[in-house]
Amino acid sequence: MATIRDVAEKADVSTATVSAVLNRSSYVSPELTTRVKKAVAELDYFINEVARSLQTRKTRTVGILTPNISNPHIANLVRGAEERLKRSGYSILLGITYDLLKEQARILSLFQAKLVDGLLVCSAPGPEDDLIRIVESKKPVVFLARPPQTFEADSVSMDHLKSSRMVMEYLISKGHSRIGVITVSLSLSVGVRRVEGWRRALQKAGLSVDQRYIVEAGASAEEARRATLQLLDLDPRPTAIYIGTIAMLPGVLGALRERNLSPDDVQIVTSHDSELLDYMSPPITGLHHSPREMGIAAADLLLKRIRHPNRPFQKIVIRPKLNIRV
Amino acid sequence: MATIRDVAEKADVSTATVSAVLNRSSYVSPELTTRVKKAVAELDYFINEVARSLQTRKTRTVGILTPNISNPHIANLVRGAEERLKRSGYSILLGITYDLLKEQARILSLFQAKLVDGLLVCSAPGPEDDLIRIVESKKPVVFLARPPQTFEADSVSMDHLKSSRMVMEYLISKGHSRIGVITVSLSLSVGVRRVEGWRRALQKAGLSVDQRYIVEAGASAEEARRATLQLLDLDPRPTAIYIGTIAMLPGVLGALRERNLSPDDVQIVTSHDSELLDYMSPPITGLHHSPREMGIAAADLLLKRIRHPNRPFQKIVIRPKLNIRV
DNA sequence: GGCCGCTAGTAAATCGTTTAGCTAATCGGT
DNA sequence: ACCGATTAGCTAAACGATTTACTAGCGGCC
Repeated sequence: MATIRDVAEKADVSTATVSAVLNRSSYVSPELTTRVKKAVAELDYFINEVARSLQTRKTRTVGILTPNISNPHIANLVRGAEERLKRSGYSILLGITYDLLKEQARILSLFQAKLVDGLLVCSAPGPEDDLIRIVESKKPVVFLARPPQTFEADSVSMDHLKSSRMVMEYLISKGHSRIGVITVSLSLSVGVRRVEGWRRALQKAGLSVDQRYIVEAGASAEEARRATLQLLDLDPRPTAIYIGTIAMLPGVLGALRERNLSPDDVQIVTSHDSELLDYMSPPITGLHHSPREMGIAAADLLLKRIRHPNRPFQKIVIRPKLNIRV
Repeated sequence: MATIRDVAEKADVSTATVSAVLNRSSYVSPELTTRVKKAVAELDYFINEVARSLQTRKTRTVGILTPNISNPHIANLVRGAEERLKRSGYSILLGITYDLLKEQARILSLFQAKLVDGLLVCSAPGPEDDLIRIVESKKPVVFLARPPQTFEADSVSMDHLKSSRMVMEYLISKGHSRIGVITVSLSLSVGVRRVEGWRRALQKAGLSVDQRYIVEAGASAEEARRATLQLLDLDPRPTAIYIGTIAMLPGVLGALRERNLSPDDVQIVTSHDSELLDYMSPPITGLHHSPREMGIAAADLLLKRIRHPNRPFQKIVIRPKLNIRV
């Protein structure tokens, strides 16, 4: 593998000159420039970014930490972020936590050791100590989808209180009075807000608030199935269930089927939208809030933070709209 | 940020000793070991992987190149690969091509410059020159889902010929004689095989082979919609359509709806499976072949290649099964 | 003609690790 | 008591870039 020294030797210039040509960082005469370029071509030289990063202390890499890429909602967050970051020349180091705190800690240390220029974090439920430490270390970081509860930081997230209220008001307007909610861990602000919206909407409508109608579940079909069964087996059973991400839907529908029910009997509303919901029967109502655009916004914010380390924190809150399909 | 030298100084040993303690690479007396560990803790020292990589010429990083992470099938390939790679201590650099050759070229150069230890490649349609070059450069690489056509290499992919035949035989057994096929670019072996299976099955059944029933389309809902409309507007119209990835399904169903048709009128079979297909009405039949496990297998193969650069190429072919849902 | 300022290019230090090669100490065997 | 083998730990040289500080050469100005 050719190094910059080989190129310099072949072009009969110094490595500084080669570097200048490669980075257009200072004027080099046309004569030497062509000699350098010729040598580069002949040697099939390509820069060693690792060496470059060691010297410049910049890796042009951003770490993205997410719970689970196979959740389409998360995948689209990543996609949006990638689109924006690539435009500014950043690559992506991907870390998947599966919502495990230990994994999260490992990945955060790894990102730090690999000198990422910034982080996009969709954190795991649990204590936020590891997260606080990143912010304190002044490493640029933007929290995505799951903003921290216990400290200030840049973040892009949905207005979960409002979302929850929209969903509930819609369901209540359709005559439902016993509404179950399946939520992510209540150790995430997302969960707390969702349940808070649920509670307030019920109270405002003068309906009874039954704690048994709140069930926590992770974003998998299997966990969703168990949570749904738990709700369906209550007496009286809820007539509508407000669930989390689309990835849970097969589990929810499976549970209904197991109890010989359908979404016609127990109305389902999801927190994430999908075109496919249009083609279910009955179609299923969902909250629409483009995860791709959230990813873009988060990446944007991160780039700003990287360029201006001392700007005040900014929290971007996305207003979802309810995609009513019934 | 503390360096190994700071640690050495604080523990009053040489950097070589610190390195030995950190990497357990040679015996260090308990006395010095504890002194080093204490210094590490006090200084909040963490290793600089960039410097380490420069020296060792290993980055413990694998580049994954994929067309589009928001396609659940691809996302699960990545997920499987990630699970396996992390177990062996590798991180993931993610590059998304959106099936653009130019992007693919850019990302491959980037991966090379960043000294990834290996690559997992799900290539874009088009000439394979850039791909050949990687293999020739002896950089460990495994092709995933889309094996190369014009040269030998490690790969993990589905048996598309067989898959196609299974789908077709099923549809023919259900009485269909005019079967449309929406395929990925025919510049990918995947596409060629799929159409070949389609053709052979028709011929074997003594049915007519109408080229107009073949339409190429990318893996997006919108492209799928156009392709489906094109098929539906043929005279006579096909009574069944064999489509690609799940991501296309909303487009396909949308097109049917636009023509006042439903999957009851024109049967749809997808090349990828999803639990959600169980809950469509009618349920939609799909080919099941766990992308997650394909990802794991590919990562496995890559790790073998990294460890044994000269082993013979291995092509793993996955037999799918048809998840009949009607 | 002497001085100053500017420019193109170079030499060498540096980033933070690993590791080859060395030194000095210890130990066992005869 | 001496020799050779073994070994804990150190010194210093890489790895491959960037960048600072410097030099030589040149032109313009008085």
